[in-house]
Amino acid sequence: MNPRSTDMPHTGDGPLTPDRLRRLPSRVLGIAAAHADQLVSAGLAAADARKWHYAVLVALHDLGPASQATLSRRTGIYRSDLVAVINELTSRGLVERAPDPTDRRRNVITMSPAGRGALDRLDALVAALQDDLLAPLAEPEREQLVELLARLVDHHGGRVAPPAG
Amino acid sequence: MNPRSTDMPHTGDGPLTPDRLRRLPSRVLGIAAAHADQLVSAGLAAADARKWHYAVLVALHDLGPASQATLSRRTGIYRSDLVAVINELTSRGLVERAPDPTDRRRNVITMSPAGRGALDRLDALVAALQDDLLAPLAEPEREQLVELLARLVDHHGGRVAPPAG
DNA sequence: GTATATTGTTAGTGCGACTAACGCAAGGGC
DNA sequence: GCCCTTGCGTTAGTCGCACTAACAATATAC
Repeated sequence: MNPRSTDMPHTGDGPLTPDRLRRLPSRVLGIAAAHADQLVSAGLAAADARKWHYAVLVALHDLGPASQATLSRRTGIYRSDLVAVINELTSRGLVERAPDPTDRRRNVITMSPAGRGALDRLDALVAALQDDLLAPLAEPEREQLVELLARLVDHHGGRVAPPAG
Repeated sequence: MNPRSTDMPHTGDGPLTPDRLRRLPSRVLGIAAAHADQLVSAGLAAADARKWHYAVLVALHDLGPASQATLSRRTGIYRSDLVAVINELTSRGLVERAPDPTDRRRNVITMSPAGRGALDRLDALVAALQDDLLAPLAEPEREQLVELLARLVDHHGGRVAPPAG
């Protein structure tokens, strides 16, 4: 217990943070996730995209044309927030929104050819970003990391914030 | 590529989410962190505390009386946000804020006896919460997980969002 | 045919990270 | 002594994201 405030010149809290916090699982997890999020968000922003754009395009690719409610469930994006995301995607010409003739409550969202192109590009980008993120880990370690994390989220299954990037 | 919108009755996106997203490192990381954050935030809230309260108390324990700026650097909490945190801690009687006679720009934050008691209780609580969080992992796996995460954050060193819980 | 549930949408809440700007005080050069 | 720079605490405000509430239109169940 240092009795005096330690004011050394300093940036970056690496060695300053005590182990009690530094190795606290929930904290490391949070910090790592923040780094990851920042990294991919910045990368996607440079391509005029956001993580949900990617998530929705992936969902559309797997599902084919789908209603917003379906996309919401699939991606975890709240249907209220999805409205804006679809707006952004349509304004970029990556997706089309049309009323569903068979159920007039619904909109059918369809990926355009441009959307498919964008998805391919984003796929590559995202892969590259994952690589940046995992740079300090060797291949088997990377696999182990995502496997451990996957077990964590499987265990605490219920509905939570699903960052899409 | 299912051409039709799949509307099965469903809650929880486990099996619905395609592997492309499910095993995307940045995404699993984000989701796991969200779960962790929710878990410890809820746990701490039940004890009338927030994660930063804990972070600040730990810092004060390690450092002894310290200025807000020092605490900010140590915990990663922005000094603008720290104001409110210290307010909350003082209103709970866990901490005292007094002007520093040796440097009249500063406040000296001192942990009260009640604060020490609270820290002890929170230490136990947080440990229990970590245990809940890591429930599905065996001991060596837990260590491996935090080690891998620690290497990630060490590598991407720069200043980022440091969730304290 | 009336109740109930679902869909898309708008608006709004709450919170966490982060910036801008302020008044004040300290320290260094000269 | 006086500038200039730097650090401090504080206030206010921005931005993005998770999440709720309510609504009108429509579909489904009874």
